Amino acid sequence: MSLRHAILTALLERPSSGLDLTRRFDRSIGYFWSATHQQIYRELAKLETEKFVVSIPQQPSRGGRKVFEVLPAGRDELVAWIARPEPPRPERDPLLVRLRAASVVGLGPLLEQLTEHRRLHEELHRQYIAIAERDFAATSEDLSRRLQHLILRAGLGLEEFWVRWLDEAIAELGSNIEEENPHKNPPMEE
Amino acid sequence: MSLRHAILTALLERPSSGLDLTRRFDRSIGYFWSATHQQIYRELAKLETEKFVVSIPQQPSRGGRKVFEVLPAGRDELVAWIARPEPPRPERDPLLVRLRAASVVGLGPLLEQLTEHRRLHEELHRQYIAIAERDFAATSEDLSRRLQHLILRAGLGLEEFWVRWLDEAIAELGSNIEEENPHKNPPMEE
DNA sequence: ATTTACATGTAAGGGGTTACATGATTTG
DNA sequence: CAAATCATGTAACCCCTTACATGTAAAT
Repeated sequence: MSLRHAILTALLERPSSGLDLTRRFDRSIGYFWSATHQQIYRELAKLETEKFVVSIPQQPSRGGRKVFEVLPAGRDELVAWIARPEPPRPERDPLLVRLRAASVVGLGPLLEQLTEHRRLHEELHRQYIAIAERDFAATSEDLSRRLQHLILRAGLGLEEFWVRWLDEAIAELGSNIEEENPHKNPPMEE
Repeated sequence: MSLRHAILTALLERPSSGLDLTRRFDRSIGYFWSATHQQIYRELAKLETEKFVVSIPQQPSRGGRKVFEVLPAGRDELVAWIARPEPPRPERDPLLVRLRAASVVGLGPLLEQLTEHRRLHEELHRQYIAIAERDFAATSEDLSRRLQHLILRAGLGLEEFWVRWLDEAIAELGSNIEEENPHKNPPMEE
């Protein structure tokens, strides 16, 4: 149930239309909770019927735009959700599944995929660095800004980790592309 | 579609019943692709109708056990899937959503949750270290074992990252528990 | 014989993904 | 007015989660 709370958070900061939210998710909240426009429209409709948000009337004939704002009940819901503990999500990484499968049936063309992933993670890393330098160069007393900086550092650190780990993986596997020889020894697992 | 391929991988290593797989997922593959027994039974049934696996007959009256093994078509499917590139999954972390929401409506009791997450991540980290020391103490020439070691190091590094980041977060937020004062300055986002 | 553990399964609901549909505004 | 873009929405499908149901084997 995180999507609705991400939406409520975004709407509290600034009343927005569905497409506004989609764009804001693409660059900000989406860095740790992505969503497509279909998800957002569906959730907005639900939030409206549940009286957590309302669409506020627009100047006539401004496209089909529907701008939503959060009602007090929506804010209460968000506060209550924050307080509700939730254990960390277990990892779910298809690339690691592929590597695990490769340990049984051989690497195949996996090395190229590792290189591509490295490239993408490095790109994200660069973006985060740019945001950090532009928006968080100075330390702040403001709790809100410090929280946002902390979140950015989480994303930054994660991307940094993946780049380093992928470098390690590529270095280790690059040497024996040719010795495609799965199942010489049965893998162990416990 | 990673679950079925994780299952095919596990079954290639050792033919298993649904419950066997559930247990193996709990401690091995589940570290990077978790699954409940219901998911596994459902996917096994599908894999069977699609002729990727078969249940092999058991000695009579050994419980309701149905042991599956992978057919050649199943192995082919796995090899083909490995070769299919897939971009990294975007992050999706409810804890970061909570922190982002906290930057708008205040921290609430979030600090305790950070502490609890830190504890859980540290516990996982310890488990991974133990596995590394027991199963991967010596370096190996075997590609299969090196891949599995690499995967373990990914999990280990991730948990280490989270512990460190949570320490940072707790240190930074621990000081101003009392100054619950959201919205002094409106947060910025672009 | 009853309880406990093992083993497989059904049902309902939530959420995410992809493809497609529809109408309004702006631009050439 | 035609095309491109903006903006909202529908539909279908798949996967995951949770709770519950059913039957068998082993233990006391």
